[in-house]
Amino acid sequence: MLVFKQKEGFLSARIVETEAYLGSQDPASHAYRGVTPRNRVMFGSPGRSYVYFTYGNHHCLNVVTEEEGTPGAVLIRAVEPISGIEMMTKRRGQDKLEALTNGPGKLTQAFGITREHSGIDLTSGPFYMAEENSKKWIPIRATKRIGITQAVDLPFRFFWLGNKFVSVT
DNA sequence: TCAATGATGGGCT
DNA sequence: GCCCATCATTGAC
Repeated sequence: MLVFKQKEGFLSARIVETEAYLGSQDPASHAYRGVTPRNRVMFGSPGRSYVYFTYGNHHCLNVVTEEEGTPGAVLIRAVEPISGIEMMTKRRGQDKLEALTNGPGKLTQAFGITREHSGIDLTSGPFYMAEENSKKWIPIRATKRIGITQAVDLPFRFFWLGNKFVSVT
């Protein structure tokens, strides 16, 4: 679960689609060519957010995964809204539930996540991730990553097959 | 339903 | 100066 307690309201959502990015072995990764001011949190301690601005319009949220000194992150590609749907709808200018957070740029807009939220420890609040209290396990499928031009064949895109909105292709 | 396209601005070669 | 881990809109079918 992705959770963000804000003064405007309590937001939470189930993470249903992700993509993994490595470091020096992955040409599609921001960390491929070494440390820069933008990507430096990817080289830091795990469990922190890495948020970047792209295409002149959008922010994308990642979680740093590897131990300090080794770059690696997981891009959050889609979530299913649980709480704070009214706030998400307002921010997105979009009232179709399926279109609220079914893309990496959409979910950051719905949650109000920007570069200011990069480098934050996600293991404690108010901006954090938590395990869902669910009894039911539904499998995950891996496919090729999308929206990239390098290393296009690595099967690092992961879907939760119980999701309602994102089609597995 | 799907492919093509313009908007838009920061990051890096 | 070119690239880009995107989105909403447009127009063809």
